[in-house]
Amino acid sequence: MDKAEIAEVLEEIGTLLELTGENPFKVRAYHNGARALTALEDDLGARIKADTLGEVPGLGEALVEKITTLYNTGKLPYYDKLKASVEPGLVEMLGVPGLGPKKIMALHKELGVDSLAKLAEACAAGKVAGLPGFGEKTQENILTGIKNREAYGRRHLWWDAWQAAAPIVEGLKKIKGVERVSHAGSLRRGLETIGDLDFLVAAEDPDPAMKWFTTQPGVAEVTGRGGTKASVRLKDGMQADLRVVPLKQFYFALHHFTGSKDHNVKMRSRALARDLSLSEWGLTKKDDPTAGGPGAKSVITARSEDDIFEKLGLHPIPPELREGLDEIERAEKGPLPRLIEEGDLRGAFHNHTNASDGHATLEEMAAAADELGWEYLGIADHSKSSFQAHGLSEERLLAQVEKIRALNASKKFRVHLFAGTECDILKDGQLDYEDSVLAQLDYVVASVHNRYGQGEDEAAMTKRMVRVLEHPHVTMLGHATGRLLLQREGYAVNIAKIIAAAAANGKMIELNAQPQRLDLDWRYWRQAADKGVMCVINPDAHDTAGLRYVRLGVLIARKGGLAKEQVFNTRPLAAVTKALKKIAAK
DNA sequence: GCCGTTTTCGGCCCGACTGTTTTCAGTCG
Repeated sequence: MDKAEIAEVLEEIGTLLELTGENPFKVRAYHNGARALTALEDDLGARIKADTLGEVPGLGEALVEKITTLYNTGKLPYYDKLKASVEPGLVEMLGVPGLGPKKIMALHKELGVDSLAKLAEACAAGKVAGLPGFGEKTQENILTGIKNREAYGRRHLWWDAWQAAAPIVEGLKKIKGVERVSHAGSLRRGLETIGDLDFLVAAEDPDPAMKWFTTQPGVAEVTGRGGTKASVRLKDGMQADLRVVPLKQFYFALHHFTGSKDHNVKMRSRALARDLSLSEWGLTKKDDPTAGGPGAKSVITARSEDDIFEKLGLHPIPPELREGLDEIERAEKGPLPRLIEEGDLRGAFHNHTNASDGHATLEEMAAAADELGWEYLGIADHSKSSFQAHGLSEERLLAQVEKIRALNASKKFRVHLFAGTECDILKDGQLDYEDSVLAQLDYVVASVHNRYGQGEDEAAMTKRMVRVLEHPHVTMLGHATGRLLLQREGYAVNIAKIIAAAAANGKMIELNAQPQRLDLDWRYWRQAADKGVMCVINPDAHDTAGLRYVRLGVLIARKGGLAKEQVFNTRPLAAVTKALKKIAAK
């Protein structure tokens, strides 16, 4: 079993233990262990061989033993036994809001409920309300919870969440008396998918912001409203929460509501070790009775989140890195690298026109790039095998190249156009055009669009992609796993081997910024950058508006810990031109 | 189950909210 599969098992053990009513700290130890394993960059096999797995924080004697067993045999009797002892339907019930392990076990014991269907039945029959600790209201909430789970329980793409959130941030800013506004939560951390939207406002009088938030046009239903906190369901099904705090509390609250939960847990442990207590109200002395309330006597005035980090002996940690991985340990040792910023980008390479499956002409795309202030724009339409996307024949491709050269010569646009292709990677790792054709292009994005029945075979797919990375004309690898978020898993492929092959052959890997792709995943970019692989943020634009996806690409690159220098398309035109020529000449 | 510049045992982040209670357990983020 590999690292990811083992982490999944640990994760599941944690969930199962939760349902059996185990000590919550033991439960957390398994979830922590799963995360520690996922974040581990070294080769797991080597660690096990060298007997150094126990040095990883979060992995103790018991977990090391279980991980080792899973690695060597692919099985774990403890896990099998545990799994057999818990009804599978109970795990599903954890997804119903308001239901946790205690309530689920009570329902199971008293009413024999072991699936969502039986739970709904029991509620409809009024049996749930009679249980101790339950009541009419709980029963009703469970029923709506089950119903809403289907319709609104889904996660949302970051881009869609941002489209919904941006007008709310703007609206809140205009309210009289509002001193600060920010989005928070996973949206601010740049997670690829978002559960619900979190907003934070600083104002002395919470009422105007609360009123606007609960009555704005996008609201379908107000699901909760207290003095300083309101929850609404938006018309598109997204859940949104607003919290209003006094200004002096704002940055503590912003840090708190940005999370992640795991990051917060670590930060608070760190505060405790310094005889301090951290909460959304402030940073107080550990035994201060004012802690945890509006009168909290904070030991510092926070004028930014950085002040909080500083007081706890840390260099600033950008929101994108706050996943509770190793960011706190790193920020203790020294300043984190300055992450890439939106303004650093000077162009992009993977873009389509209406010659293949795009919706805009070459000129329209060039004009849009001009408007964005880009120095260069790469055109990479589909190759001939992608006939469903009107892939270009050799003749059409070469005609497009000529047109691009002519447009550049005409100086009609400020932006320099590069002529490329998004070339299909064929079954055996061959490319879709002859070398003589590829040689006439400025660059080649190589992408898999057809699995040829290799969906299950990781080794074959990896070999196919490694082979293409050895091809002299290939510049960069397109969407490395082919995943479509919330829709389909990527193909099974050994990313470590892909990264190694890219490094060995001086090839780049694309960070495809299309909201549904965000591929290669942010979790691999530090590993890639450490091996010297250059990242290219590409919007995979199919129309002029699509060019703006690079904004999300930058956010994901930040989340992956990338600095400006590690992203190819932050370089100026002259440097890019030179580098492309060098790769082509190899 | 993990972990240790007070500890190898006894802690383990913190507060809000809800619905059930009459002082609090469970859930959530």
